[in-house]
Amino acid sequence: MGLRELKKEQTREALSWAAIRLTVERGFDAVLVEDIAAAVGVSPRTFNNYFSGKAEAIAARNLDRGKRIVAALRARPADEPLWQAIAEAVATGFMTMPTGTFTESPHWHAGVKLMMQHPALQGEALRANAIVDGAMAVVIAERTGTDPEQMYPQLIARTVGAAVLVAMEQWWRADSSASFEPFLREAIQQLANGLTAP
Amino acid sequence: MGLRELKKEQTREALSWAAIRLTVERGFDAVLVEDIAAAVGVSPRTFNNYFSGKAEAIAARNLDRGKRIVAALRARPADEPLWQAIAEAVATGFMTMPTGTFTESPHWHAGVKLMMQHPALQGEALRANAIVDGAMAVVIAERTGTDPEQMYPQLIARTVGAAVLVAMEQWWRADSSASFEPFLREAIQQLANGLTAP
DNA sequence: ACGAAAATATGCGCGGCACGCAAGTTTTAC
DNA sequence: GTAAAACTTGCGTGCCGCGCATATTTTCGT
Repeated sequence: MGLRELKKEQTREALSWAAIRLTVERGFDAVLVEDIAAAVGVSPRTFNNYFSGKAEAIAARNLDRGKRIVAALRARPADEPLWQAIAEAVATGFMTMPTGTFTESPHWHAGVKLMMQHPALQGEALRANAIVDGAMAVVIAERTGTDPEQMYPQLIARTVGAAVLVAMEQWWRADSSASFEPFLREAIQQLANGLTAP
Repeated sequence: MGLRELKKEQTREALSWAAIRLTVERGFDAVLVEDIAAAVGVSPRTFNNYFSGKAEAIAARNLDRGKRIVAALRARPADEPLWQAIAEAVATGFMTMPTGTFTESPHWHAGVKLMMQHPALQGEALRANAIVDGAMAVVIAERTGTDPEQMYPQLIARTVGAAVLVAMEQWWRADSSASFEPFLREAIQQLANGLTAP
């Protein structure tokens, strides 16, 4: 990656994190694009060169996490069982989430959860997930030797996306000090088991 | 339902349909809130009393369809196997979709598909689906005698939502003259079969 | 290492949007 | 029949997203 693209990626990430931090602190509607741009030392117009709006900037973390998951899935050994590979890849994608000093705050989790109540953010986050699912379907198709245009790989990808979502909701509902991974593993395990009644 | 709520529901639906029709005709960005309001004979301010924006108005059809599905699932006999009940309910919800004269146009399907490419609409539609999934989880919990807060009913609901989405995508990809139901049945069947490799 | 070309950052302006608020109008309910 | 509740409307406001033109920075061939 050239120096140029590197800097671009840094700016993008900085803008995204600034948007999240400020939104958690003050609430979505109390954060202006101007504020985010200022926090990164960039003009408001430049913010809009990177993102079409506040919501997209925030959901960019979602997108990046998904890309890490897809990359991790690609990196799993080809002879590993599909569901296991998926579980490991998703876990890896979540665990390699970058952290800042503010993510250590005791109110961080609650703040993020609250932030995500905002309709605009829910839609944007779901859209990011959907984009990731599309990429994941391609990788799964490669892995299983199926046609990426057919139903099977897309069903797997999308149901995995759904399972991750359910796991996150359960995690949020539970004690905030709990670790996420068990929820994730259980959700994917249930998929692997064919969604049989408990 | 009182006369008041009835009229309200009519206005809501009229606004939603007008938004869709105009957007299919001209494209999302070329339709003003003012246009939609005028098409229904209502002030622009009133439009915003019903919907927070154009995207939400359009996605309202999504939401209503979902509500029909949930209601249909509630109406299925309690001793029917779960997956069958779900398949029938979803099929019912789709088949009972109201139609207007403009939905008969030969370009309607292509137009709707094109419309849905717009990022704002994708997010809003996905959000509507997510809301429906939440309601569906409750019904599934009742049906299966499980706790609606637990993972199982939510996983079922969300994976069904995902399957419906995949079915629609496949349908769109295929010949526009094909009927939707077979795609839907196959997607849900694959879920019922436990997502086993083909 | 230098200069042309490509990519990016910024300022400006504009049309539109979402919404709070306060008045006017219609429906409900007793 | 009348008072309250719900809905509609107009107005004002701050913000947004983006097209466009310009300035600045980076890249790349020679």
